[in-house]
Amino acid sequence: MKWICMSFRCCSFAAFLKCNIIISRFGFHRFQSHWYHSSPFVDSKNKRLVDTLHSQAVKNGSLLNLDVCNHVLNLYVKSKNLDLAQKLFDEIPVRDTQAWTILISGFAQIGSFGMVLNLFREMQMEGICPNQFTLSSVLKCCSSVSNFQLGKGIHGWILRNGIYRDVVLENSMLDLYLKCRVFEYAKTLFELMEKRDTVSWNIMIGAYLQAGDMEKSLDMFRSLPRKDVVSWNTIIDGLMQKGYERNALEQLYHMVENGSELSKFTFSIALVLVSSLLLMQLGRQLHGRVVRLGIHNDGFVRTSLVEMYCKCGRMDKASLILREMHVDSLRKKFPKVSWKESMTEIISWSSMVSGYVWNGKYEDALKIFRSMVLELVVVDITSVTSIISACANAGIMEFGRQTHAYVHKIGHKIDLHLASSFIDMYSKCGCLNDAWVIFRQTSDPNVVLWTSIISGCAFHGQGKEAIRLFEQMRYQGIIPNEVTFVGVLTACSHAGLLKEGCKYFSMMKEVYHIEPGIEHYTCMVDLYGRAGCLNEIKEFIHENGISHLCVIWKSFLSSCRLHKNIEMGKWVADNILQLEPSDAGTYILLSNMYATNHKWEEAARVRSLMRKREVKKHPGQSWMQLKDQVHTFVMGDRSHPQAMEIYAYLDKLIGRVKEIGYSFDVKLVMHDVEEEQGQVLLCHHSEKLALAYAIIYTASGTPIRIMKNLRICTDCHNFMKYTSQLLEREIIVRDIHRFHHFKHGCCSCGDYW
DNA sequence: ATAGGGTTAG
Repeated sequence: MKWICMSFRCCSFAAFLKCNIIISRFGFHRFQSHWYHSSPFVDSKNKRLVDTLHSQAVKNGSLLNLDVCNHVLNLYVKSKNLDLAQKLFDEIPVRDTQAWTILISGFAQIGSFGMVLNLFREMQMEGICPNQFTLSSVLKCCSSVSNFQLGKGIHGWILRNGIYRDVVLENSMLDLYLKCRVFEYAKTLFELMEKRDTVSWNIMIGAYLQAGDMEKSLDMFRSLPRKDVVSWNTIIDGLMQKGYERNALEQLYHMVENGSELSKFTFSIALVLVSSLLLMQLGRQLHGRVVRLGIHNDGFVRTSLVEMYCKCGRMDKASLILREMHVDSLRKKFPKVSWKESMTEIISWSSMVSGYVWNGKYEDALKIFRSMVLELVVVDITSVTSIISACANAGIMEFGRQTHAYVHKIGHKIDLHLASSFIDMYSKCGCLNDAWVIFRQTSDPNVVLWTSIISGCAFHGQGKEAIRLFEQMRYQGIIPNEVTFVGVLTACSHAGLLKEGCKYFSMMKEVYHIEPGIEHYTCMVDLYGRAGCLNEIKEFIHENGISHLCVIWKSFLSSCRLHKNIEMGKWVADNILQLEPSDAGTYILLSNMYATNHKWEEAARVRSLMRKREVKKHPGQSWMQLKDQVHTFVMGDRSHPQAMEIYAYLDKLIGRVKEIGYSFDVKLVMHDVEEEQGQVLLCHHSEKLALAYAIIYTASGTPIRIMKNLRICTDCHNFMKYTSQLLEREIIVRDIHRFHHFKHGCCSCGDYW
């Protein structure tokens, strides 16, 4: 074999000196695989050899031969030496379609899309006619940069010339139109296509799902005579994305029954599905299959496995998988782990951090976070972004700040990516001011940067400011995306701006052609709910066909509670419990709603139903960071080393705030405890404990930041308001939905949350 | 085989 390779080298070398006749005579096909996999030219390390060939060719004048030129050009492109290719290309006296195409494809492959578009323009100006190879490279670029105009132009050109009607090219066009959000174009093209293959169908099935036309999409899917893995994956994932988790599961079972092949895509999708439905048994079966198929090394699959075990509360299993992964990448340390691998690893670490947070184990989250930073095989700047987002979600600002300092220390510029994640981190950790500093320091903001500051303002209840920013952004010609609209709508709902919210919701659909997703709908329901338009919510749910979404109903239910509409509340709760019979929050909300309105028997019935169905309550926890320690508090828990002190101080504090007008909101406690006991339960809510601890151990006058995994209760909210007034301290509480800034006895949420 | 290519995932 070695000999063959050697002789091949000589022959091809000769071939380039004496034009390319010898290659074809030598029986090129015999060495096909070598040509691609071990040919010295394809390997970029052999740049020198290619160079030699080039200079030899220049010396003996064979570069005058266009064929040889194209060959050498192709070698440069294959070995990714685009600068050399460009240089040679400029030297070629007469350039044909092939030469242009080779260069264009080279730039397309390394992702220099701007370059491709420029070359294509030049090519047209020189009057050179593109062929299907050229068009396909250019279309790929158009689709990556969403260049609708050019794509449409090419499409028209193809139709006029009518010669390149090839299914692959038309599929690219479909994709392009969908990426540019012109669904109608795609639909028309699909109908006009002479030949459609499975890929075409898959694209359209995915598109209909994304557009929210579930029926049409399912019809198309069912009518497909030959479904491949991608068809199944598309339908399962799409259903899941739109919140039809049960239907997605059903399709997954169909897929297995049909004996379809399962790919790594299937597993990573299926595992996400399993984690949201908390079906650990099925998850373990999938895990087994993954191992048997030997695809457990795939980054995506592993991350989904880690996440699945985290969500199901099996942190031990999750950490085991993470460990295995880490050993693997250490083994791969030489040669250096690739960027993609290191990203994959960090994403898994981050999901582990959020897994601990999700399970209320904040100390462990911090521990794993620390080892993540210490043990990371590769710390490149892109991985820092993931670390920051882990800080943001876990609400551990000190680490985020340290990471910020680290970036400064290594002298890296804060680019748009970093800036956006810092803004997100600071605002999610309760420091909107720091987020603003970063925003102001960043020049040339893009849509992501704008979105992060807009969402930051939204979380903190600064609705008007968020809207002002949004309009300013639009004024500067930046096109908002779906995430931006989530921010804007959240801002409207948290600030009670009903009219504005409706305006932006229709603007999103009509002006920017963005199909609303679950988050957008939830914001709208919140918005109506806050304004007390309960009947409008009913209509809204009906009009938009979103009655299968649990989150929507839950938001509806809290509005019913707030506006004390028990009738509607009961109806809504029934709807939720049909969808999710074991949702603890619903039972608690419903029973509290009865209790608030003195319907003790009804409340008791709900509680006992909850016990009968063995619904487990997610325990309320609060945490705060002091230096580099996270302190966690659970209601009534006395395991903290300073517990005695904390409880004693809390009792004293309660006495003092009572003097300035605070009183217990006993209505929210379970009715079956005596009033005195109820007071005891309330005053030991986790956020109160955290507050007491914070006051004892932090300097007076500094703001206090507390994180909570559930929604803050009315009584604690009240308590925080009075305490902020009494001690003249700013108290910032992040609950599951938003921030509450308590200052001088008021809260930024305006008592609606 | 001197030029290219489409759909699905965190």
